[in-house]
Amino acid sequence: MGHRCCSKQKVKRGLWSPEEDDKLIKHITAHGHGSWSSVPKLAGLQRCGKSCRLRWINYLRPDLKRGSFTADEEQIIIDVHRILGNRWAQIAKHLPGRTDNEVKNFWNSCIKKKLLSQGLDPKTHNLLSSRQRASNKLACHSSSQTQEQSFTVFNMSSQNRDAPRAMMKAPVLTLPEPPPPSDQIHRSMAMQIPYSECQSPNFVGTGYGQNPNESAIFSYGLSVESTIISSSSSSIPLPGFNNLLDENPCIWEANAFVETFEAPTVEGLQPQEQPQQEKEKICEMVIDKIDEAREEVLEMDASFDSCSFDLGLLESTLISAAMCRDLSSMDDFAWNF
DNA sequence: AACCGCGCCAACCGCGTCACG
DNA sequence: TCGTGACGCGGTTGGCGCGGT
Repeated sequence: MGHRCCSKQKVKRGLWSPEEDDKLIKHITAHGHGSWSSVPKLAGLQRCGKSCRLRWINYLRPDLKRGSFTADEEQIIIDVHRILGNRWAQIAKHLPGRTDNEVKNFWNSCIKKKLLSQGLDPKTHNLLSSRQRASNKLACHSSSQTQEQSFTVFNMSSQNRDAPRAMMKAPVLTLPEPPPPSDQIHRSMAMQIPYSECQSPNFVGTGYGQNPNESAIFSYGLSVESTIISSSSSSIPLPGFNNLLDENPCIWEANAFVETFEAPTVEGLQPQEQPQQEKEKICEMVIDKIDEAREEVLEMDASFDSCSFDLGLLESTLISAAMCRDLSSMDDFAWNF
């Protein structure tokens, strides 16, 4: 059975030959694809339009980046997936030159296993229960040597990587409401979004402005305070923190205070014309601030002996905060205030 | 050398959405 | 408003290559 779109035609299926690729490239280069359903006929191919489209998008497009994914790309996929779930096309938009199919395949063949091997649920990015982890342990045993710590919620010393029984207190992301652009009245009310809610598939972003057309221009700055509170009531990061994890249920608490900084404006554009620039600006600024925070935390981290604050968690939380302004790609998020 | 199992990835399938008549 | 075709997306399949036995 062929595609509905080309069920009347006799179409070839399966892998594309170099000759077919050549025909398709020549046709699209010369004429553009126009209507995909007419491409096979015009290009002299015995394929359906859908197949041509797929071949072009996933393989022949000149702007495709070939080769394996970089560590940065991998991290982006994980971060965005944590927010969006299996919305591969949306995720791929954050990776220039990568296709949704490529991202999907990479996730299924690589990242998924990596997360499982680290005791994380690839669907929710939450820690798996001990039973789930036990069952995964067998499945992931062979790949355990490729474990990396960079994606775990905690970065622990090796002997305590299994510390999830430590109790976690959800970090709170505090987002002060940005100043409205119209009246410039500053309201100091802050939003608090428990991280666990951000992770939830049902998470409804709570933030400033619920109208997608609203022209608010703002971004977030960042300062980080992290506190480690053990059950032995010490509030000072102890050198033997990982031992505490072994011997005492430990509460981990981090507050990422996100403060406003001066709202950037894009010269010469009316608010309605700005959303794309706005989004890019926000992302750039968030990334800058994350870098700054990273440096600060790394300095703090150096004095923590074997314990470290997970920046991936922080980054993803903040990126999600920034992305929540991306109302086109985050169409499942409603802004209720 | 032959066979087998497994992982990767290109391609397919089916469904939802949108535009248009 | 409804029907139809085109497109886009996510899930799934199947072929190929590779390593192990």
